[in-house]
Amino acid sequence: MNPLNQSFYLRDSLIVAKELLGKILVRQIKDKYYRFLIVETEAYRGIADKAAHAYEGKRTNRTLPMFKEGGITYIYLIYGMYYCLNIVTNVKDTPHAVLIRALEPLDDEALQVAALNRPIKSKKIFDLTNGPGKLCKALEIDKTLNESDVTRKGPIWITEGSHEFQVISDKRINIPYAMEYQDVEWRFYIKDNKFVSVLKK
DNA sequence: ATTCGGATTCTCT
DNA sequence: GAGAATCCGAATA
Repeated sequence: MNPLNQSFYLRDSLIVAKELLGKILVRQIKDKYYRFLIVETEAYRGIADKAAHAYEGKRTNRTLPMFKEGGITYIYLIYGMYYCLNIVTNVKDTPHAVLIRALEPLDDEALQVAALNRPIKSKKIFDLTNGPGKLCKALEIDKTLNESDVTRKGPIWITEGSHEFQVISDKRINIPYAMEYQDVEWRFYIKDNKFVSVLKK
């Protein structure tokens, strides 16, 4: 399967966040490919979005990738312990990004790496990748993969997937400081999917 | 089922 | 020096 091309990413993160659901994220580790379904995303919309790192156009070493053209990764460390994977969208100097919040392993191989990288007690396999910090651990994603091109075959890329599902919109998670942006429904997930991190109340 | 605190270090002021 | 787009285990109920 070929990567989605860059035009897919050169749009508002709200659109891309919705359309990334059901797409397949491919992670290459040492000549092996692991496939995961994207089941939960959040849109962060740059300048106007108080929850976004790039709010008011804040340009620092950390946020720099978001100011580039869509189609690359933006990876940051949170709470000193966990990485979060984002896909940069929209055109240059419009710092939009989509946070990948949950993935579903699509085959046994994918399940095996996830379990290996993230040993857990419970037998519930959805605990492996049902959260942004968890999935980075499970897929060996850290800052060395920051600014990876997802429109070409490399460590991470994204291909076409399924369209057989319903989309649920909900509030984004854990952004208490975002004021009036706290309650906008810019989180999207696949209805009835076991790997979604937080369900709508 | 739900709440709580601790972990741990990068990033920016 | 404060605070962070989180996770886990323990405790309560």
